[in-house]
Amino acid sequence: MTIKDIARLADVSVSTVSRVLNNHPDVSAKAKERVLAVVDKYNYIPNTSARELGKSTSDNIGVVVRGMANPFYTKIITVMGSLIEKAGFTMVMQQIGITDDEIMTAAMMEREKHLQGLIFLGGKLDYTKEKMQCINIPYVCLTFNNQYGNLADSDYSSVCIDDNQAAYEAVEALFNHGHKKIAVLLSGACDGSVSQVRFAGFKRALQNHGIELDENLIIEINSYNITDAYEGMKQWLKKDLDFTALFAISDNMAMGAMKALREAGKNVPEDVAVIAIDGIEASEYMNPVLSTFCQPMEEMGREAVNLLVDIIEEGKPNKHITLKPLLRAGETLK
Amino acid sequence: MTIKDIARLADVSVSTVSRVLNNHPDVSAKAKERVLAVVDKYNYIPNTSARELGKSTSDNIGVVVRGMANPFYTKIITVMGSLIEKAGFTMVMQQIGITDDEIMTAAMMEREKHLQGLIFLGGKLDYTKEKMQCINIPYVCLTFNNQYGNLADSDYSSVCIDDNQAAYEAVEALFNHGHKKIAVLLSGACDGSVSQVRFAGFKRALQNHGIELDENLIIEINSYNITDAYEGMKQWLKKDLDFTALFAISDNMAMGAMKALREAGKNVPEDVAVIAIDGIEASEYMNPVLSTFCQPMEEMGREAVNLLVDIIEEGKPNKHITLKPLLRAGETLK
DNA sequence: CTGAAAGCGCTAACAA
DNA sequence: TTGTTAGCGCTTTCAG
Repeated sequence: MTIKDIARLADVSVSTVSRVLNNHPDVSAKAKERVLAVVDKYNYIPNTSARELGKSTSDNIGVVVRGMANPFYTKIITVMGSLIEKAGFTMVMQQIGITDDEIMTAAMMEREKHLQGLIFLGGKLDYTKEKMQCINIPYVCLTFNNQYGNLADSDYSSVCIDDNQAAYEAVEALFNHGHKKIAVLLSGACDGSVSQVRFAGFKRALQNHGIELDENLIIEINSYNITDAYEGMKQWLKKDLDFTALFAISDNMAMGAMKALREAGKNVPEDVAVIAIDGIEASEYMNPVLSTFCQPMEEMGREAVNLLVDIIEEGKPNKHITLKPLLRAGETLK
Repeated sequence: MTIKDIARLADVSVSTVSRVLNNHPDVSAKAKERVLAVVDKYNYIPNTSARELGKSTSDNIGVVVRGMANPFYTKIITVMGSLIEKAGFTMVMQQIGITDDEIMTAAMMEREKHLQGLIFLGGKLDYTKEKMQCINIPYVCLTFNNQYGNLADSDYSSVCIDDNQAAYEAVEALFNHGHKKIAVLLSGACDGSVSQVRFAGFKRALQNHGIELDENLIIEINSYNITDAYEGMKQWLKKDLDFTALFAISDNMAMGAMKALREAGKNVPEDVAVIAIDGIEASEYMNPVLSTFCQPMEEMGREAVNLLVDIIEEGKPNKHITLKPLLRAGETLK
């Protein structure tokens, strides 16, 4: 079943079929009706590849989501979807695995879908001018920025929280509760990811209080996985070091750690206070409820779309928006 | 940048470029090198749409995942990905939202990607012969079957647990611990989804013990969302009815419910025992750890791929595999 | 309002 | 080992 078959069956030309399928105005009611009848009867589904190929332009905005099954992104995507529609564009989303290359994916989408703009949801912090050469449309980095790359501010847009500052404030909160021996649970201390940035904020807070960084209190797991966090924490607890608080760089990791603490007979927050960053839904259902700095998801999605649409439609310059995370009191901070 | 440009720049024909790009053997080393150099230099990325269009066949197996951000699926997908590769096929995955139509998506993929077979991961239980007319390749329903539809067993394959039986056994487990007043937390009692099936298993267990169904102990929330479960449970608890155990049709919902119970001052499992079905990672990090019947994810992914490959390569008939869920003892059953 | 025909970028015979 | 060329299924001028 191709457009030709439909045309033959409906006794019209392929262009008429195409017009009907694309809701073009200049088609007689009769022709439209006949085409639709045939389309319906034969369950005809146009071939998107051919469609995209034939088309020269579109109102598509691409969204590349890195790390599938990240519950954190669900809300952002929903918000963006409706805002993109409202702005008269169509959202084309592609989810990729944590090991995939988002830039390559984006480059392919740009060409195939004739994108007008791109939103990277989650991504690496080290984009380079050279690598981004294959992207020729405006794009905004959402939830991250180019901290470790070499892009000029005018090359791209971004919407994210200040991860360094968020970590700083999280640790400050611990200090405010009298904690001095603070362990940190992170993915990598210098892996070029957000883990490194938040770790930097952690160190800054220590310095601010004149406390020296204790290597023994750094728990590095090389992963963002909850089970890896649990296992890593479990191993580390065997060392039986002295500490009264834990700063986990993500909610997910904090959740894994809390189970390890519980199993080690340490009560949270009486024996060990815990604080993290992210504010995912699941951590609100922990017992005790995790105290954490929440990323303002809806707001982030909204800002990203507005920014991109302004750039596409009004040629506005690139911009960088930093949003404030919100502390969820929770029950693990004491 | 099109294949033509590359051909011109490398001083070869487009077919030579195509051959190089597709790793065809009959290309001289020289030509290959020259083409690759140009491709590299100009950062050329072939247009997938055009590629698919030109191609007449492929070794693609499509995977349509329904309900994004379902942590439950991550493991299954990973397993399937590597098995599909190992079998000499390529996995083409498409994630769609909970409101999208997986059959339409599949139909489009079948045509565009020249799929050899399909795996529906998550989906509705009510496919009809009429709706499935647009699918002309073998497909397997993974984690669900056609309980409420009208497909013949020979029309499709499936791999799933016996949801009715799983629910039955979960409730039996509660009975074995002496519980008689059992509340049930479900999405819909007759929504044609897995919720209905598991509810049926629940009722069967009651009957088996000669206990009449108490409408007051049915908590229906019309959603699978954790927060909705929490809110629903919270409201229901205000009625202050007498019950000693809760059967939640999904881990996620059980997690929401546990928070409501905790806030209502009910201890789990001392005051209220809780059991569920699914076995997602997060529920293992609850406090107390959720007791639940785990779906054997890896095994399910493996069986689905094996089934499909056998059908595609050896023309074997469709088959229906029912796997046994495994009880995770946890700490909420007492 | 409708149709004919020229592509879109690529693959795959077929010839050479 | 290479190049030529005819599509793949659709969109989109351009005439009529």
